Amino acid sequence: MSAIPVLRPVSLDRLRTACSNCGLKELCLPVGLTPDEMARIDSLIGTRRTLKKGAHLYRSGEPFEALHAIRTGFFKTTVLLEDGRDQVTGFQMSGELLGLDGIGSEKHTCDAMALEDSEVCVIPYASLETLSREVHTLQHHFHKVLSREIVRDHGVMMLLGSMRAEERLAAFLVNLSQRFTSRGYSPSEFYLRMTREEIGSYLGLKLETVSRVFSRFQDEGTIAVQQKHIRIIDIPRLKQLIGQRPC
Amino acid sequence: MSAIPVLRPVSLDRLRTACSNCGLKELCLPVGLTPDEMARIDSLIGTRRTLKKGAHLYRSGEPFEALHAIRTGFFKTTVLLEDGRDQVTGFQMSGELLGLDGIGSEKHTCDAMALEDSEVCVIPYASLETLSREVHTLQHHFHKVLSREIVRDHGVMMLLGSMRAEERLAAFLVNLSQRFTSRGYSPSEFYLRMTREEIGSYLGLKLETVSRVFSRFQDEGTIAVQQKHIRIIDIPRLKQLIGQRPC
DNA sequence: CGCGCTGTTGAAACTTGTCAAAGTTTGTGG
DNA sequence: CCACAAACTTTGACAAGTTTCAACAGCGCG
Repeated sequence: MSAIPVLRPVSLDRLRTACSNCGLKELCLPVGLTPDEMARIDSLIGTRRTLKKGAHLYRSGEPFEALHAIRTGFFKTTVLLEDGRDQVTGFQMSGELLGLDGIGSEKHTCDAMALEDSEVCVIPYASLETLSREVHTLQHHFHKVLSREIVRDHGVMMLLGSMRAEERLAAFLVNLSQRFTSRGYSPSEFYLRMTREEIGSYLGLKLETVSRVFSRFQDEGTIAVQQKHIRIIDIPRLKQLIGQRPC
Repeated sequence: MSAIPVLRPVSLDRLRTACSNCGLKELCLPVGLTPDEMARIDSLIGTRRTLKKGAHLYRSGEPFEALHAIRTGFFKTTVLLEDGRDQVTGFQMSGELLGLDGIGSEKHTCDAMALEDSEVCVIPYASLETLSREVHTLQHHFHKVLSREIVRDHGVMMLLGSMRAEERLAAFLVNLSQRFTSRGYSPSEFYLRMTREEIGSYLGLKLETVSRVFSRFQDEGTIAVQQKHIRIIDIPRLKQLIGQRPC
């Protein structure tokens, strides 16, 4: 027997991958798991995948086999209409789950593209169903994630259906701010990973309109924009614009 | 012992309620269940509830305890913004499930109102989670229902974000037509249960615009409208408008 | 049987889109 | 490391689509 401990690549990889070690687990998993349950969830993660900026995680029509939890990076999802028009349906960041739309038809129904170099955990869907029959809190949590995605989409429908351009942009910025905040970043200063065109596509606006509204916000002193760098100067003002109490 | 069989109201009720007897089971439940599984699913349905036209099934903010499967009737769901604006997020008909949005927060996040006299099956959510751990096909089916709701919402986002008024109305009519068809009704002739204002709210348009587009479709000979009675004369034309092959 | 809700239609106003041009940043290959 | 091309952004002028406001018609419920 060798006296030198052998660090096998596999176990090292396993260690780094483990959910139990992951800084995102509060975002991604149910809280209050027993160590045993945690260990079983660790075993869920098949592999990790890294993607370069601009690479597709999956494309519409591909067979759906796994969900993807974002470890680091930033994604957009887009749906494509038959006539060539497409639309961004969401921007996803660390701790969020990609691919929920594929469960229903067992095919992906949208494209997911990395907007910066990213890393995801691959969660084989069959394993998730099996394990969630055994770990009740996982089952419950998974249902909540699905349900919240529906609620999120209703929010976007509200935005697209009844808000004007300024309100849409305000809602967009407030939403980003809150999501960065809950990840420990500044609520008021961040880089947009997406282009004006992608923002517009998500918000049902043309890129020129997005640009103009940003400029108007800047003229009013609500935000400071410099290309993709955004500093929100007056968050209460943005919240007021979308009909929220400005607290 | 009496020689006259006693028909107890409860068992009669049970019989009529049973999923195994329900004409909608192909819409509502997974196919290929064993008789035993079917019996267990029958036991899921707590009660039925009847609602008069205009009555609320639930309202935003109420605690979420059960899903509701529509047996007969027609519903709308609406979300309310803080500033008083509201928007219709969907119209639901027989065989469809109401309340999925409440799972995430354990509160309802929208209002559900009957647009005609209706009847729903109450599915206590806790029981559904329990049973779906045991009946795999139920679990799988439930996940698919959730996922399809997400996909449906993406379709609406697409519609709201990138279609013009005519296209939205065309998509709306084609969608209704398809759903009536799959329930055995005419693909080309039906009564709208909702007002122009509710259609507009759903499609992100004002009621006047809805009315005008209907009139234009009528002038072109694409449909015949008389108040809430719609007859689609040229379905291919509607499909063509929304960029689908007109087959 | 009439009042109110719903639907239709017109004209004007407004918001957003379209087209165009120029400025800026980013990325790549020499 | 620089230069150049490609991609992205900004801004203006004008056009188009939708909303707003208003008036009126029709249907249906009480």
